[in-house]
Amino acid sequence: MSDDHAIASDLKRSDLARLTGCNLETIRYYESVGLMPDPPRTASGHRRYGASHVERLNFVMRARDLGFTMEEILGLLSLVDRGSHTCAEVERVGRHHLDVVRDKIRDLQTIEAILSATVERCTGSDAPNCPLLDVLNEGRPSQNG
Amino acid sequence: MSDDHAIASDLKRSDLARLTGCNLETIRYYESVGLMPDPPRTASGHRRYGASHVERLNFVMRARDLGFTMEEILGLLSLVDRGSHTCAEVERVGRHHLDVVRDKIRDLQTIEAILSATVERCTGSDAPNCPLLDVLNEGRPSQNG
DNA sequence: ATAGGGTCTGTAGCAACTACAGGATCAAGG
DNA sequence: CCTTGATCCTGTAGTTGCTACAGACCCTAT
Repeated sequence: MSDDHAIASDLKRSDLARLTGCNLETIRYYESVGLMPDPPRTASGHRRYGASHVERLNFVMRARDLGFTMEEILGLLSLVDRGSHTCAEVERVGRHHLDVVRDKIRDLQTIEAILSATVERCTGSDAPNCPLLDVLNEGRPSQNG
Repeated sequence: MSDDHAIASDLKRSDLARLTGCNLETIRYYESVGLMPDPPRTASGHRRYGASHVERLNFVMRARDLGFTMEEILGLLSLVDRGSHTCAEVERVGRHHLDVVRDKIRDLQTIEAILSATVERCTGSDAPNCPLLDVLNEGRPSQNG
């Protein structure tokens, strides 16, 4: 890889951003909420990062990609940081998140079904009559059904 | 229906909330962003709603249930309010939202696949070894794959 | 020395609400 | 008529997960 010479130490914030693909400002945000540790500073206060920061940020971003909330990521990290975590503990967090993801999928599939069935009945004409408006006007099922 | 006697006029904000199932504060919020019109007031400044507000709020909530953004709902309402909307215009909004919903489903299904495959390999034991941690540590595919 | 970049901080903005504080008003009972 | 408690009013802050900006500082190269 072309970045092999750029040893992951003594990195500026922009370097960390570039190496991980994370937004520059987001790094500072993650530090402010404890997802990333406060890095050492130069005499003038500039942040300096090392390989451990790259790894940690990659962990955070991968978890974020999988939809984990920051609270869950904090939980995972504190398990790992504790040094005595077990697979069972981590699995519990993962399974809970999986439940949340599946719930969201179900909700969206319900919406998708209603919406696709509705727009399929749309004529696409210049008439004001519209099945989608009918659905939106007909009142909510949970309310006055 | 048991609420037939409660004719939908001269309603207080709490009445509108109760009739629609909408949160009390959310009504005020919808007024502030233009999803709901500013209602008439009593001499002392208390809001008074009528049947048209009930209908409008039901429309908004049904659209919200279907995941439309406020901007999209504003768009739909302004089409309808204009009085000269066409099915084609409404359908366009609906189909665009349908695309968004389907994208979200796909994203979540990708997450679900990775996550379920991973936690299935979890042993649930007291060992620190964990497939989920491995996945989170292995770096992001889009980054250094 | 100076010009230009990069970095620092704090803060505001996004969606889409929700909740609370502190005051005004209303409706009912005595 | 007066009080009491519920409801209503307003403005504002909090939520999640960032992103962006302003204004000051610093660093590097020439």
